[in-house]
Amino acid sequence: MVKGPDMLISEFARATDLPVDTIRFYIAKGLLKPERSAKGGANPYQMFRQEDVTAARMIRLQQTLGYSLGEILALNEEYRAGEHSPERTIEVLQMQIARLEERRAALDAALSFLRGKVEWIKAGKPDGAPRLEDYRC
Amino acid sequence: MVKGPDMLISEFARATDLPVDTIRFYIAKGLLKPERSAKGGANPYQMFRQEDVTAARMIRLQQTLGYSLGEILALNEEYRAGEHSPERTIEVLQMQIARLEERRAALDAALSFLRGKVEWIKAGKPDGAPRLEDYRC
DNA sequence: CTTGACCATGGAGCATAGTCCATACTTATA
DNA sequence: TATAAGTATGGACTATGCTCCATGGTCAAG
Repeated sequence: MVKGPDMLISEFARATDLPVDTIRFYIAKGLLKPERSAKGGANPYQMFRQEDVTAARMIRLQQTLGYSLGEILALNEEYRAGEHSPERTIEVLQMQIARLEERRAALDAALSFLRGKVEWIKAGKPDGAPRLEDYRC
Repeated sequence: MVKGPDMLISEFARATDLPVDTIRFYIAKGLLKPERSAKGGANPYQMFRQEDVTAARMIRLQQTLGYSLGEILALNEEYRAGEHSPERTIEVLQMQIARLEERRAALDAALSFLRGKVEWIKAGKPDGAPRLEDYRC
């Protein structure tokens, strides 16, 4: 494990393209756990590593996929809990994969519906418009 | 256009599997525009048609795909505005399709990443763990 | 004509996900 | 050593998307 140079919160904000306030919000929620630097006196500065950047990217990704921060936190903690058991890790990953596949199926259905509608209009709106009910999503 | 029998809000709630309060909230937002029945006196009852059921399903679908109610409203109004211009209608549909395809690409990237990680673990975690940064999402 | 189920309206309250201060301390630079 | 820039903390505030409730009117059955 190569340790990249730690960074302060403003640099981390640039690295992740997230507002500082949002980062602090995620820390308060337990989604990010930066180390504390020796600097900063009574309120030590938080130091972020490269893996925190990855974690932040993962959070944003999971968010776009419809997970709430609470769910993301739960998933991440479950992941950490079984970090030293490959079987458990794979199990958690498989669950996430299954959920994403469901979402993908719904998305595909929606795309089929919209494409069907475009075709139907291009065909001059013949009888039998594509019906959303016919697409499993 | 076959007109199905209209229904009152509680029946509409059953048909869409949405709480009555949520339906009223959507109406207040302008996402649903039921007709008014002759019944109800000073506060006439709202009558829902089959197309409202479809609209409600569409709203929920768009929501799972990451649209806010405001965006959904804008899209729907744009759609209605160009309802009598097939070209405009197709344009709006293509925009929605493009956006969904982007989302699909991100989802696929995430799936690849997770699958790659499972494989990597099954292979006994050799050097070079899959890195999220390598997946464009 | 009463009673229970249903409807409308308006407003309060809540969870999520931030966003924005005010205050105060620390550090680097001049 | 003054000063600007960066940091921490706590709390207020906002937007979105509901959810709940009080009040009061309406309707259909008995």
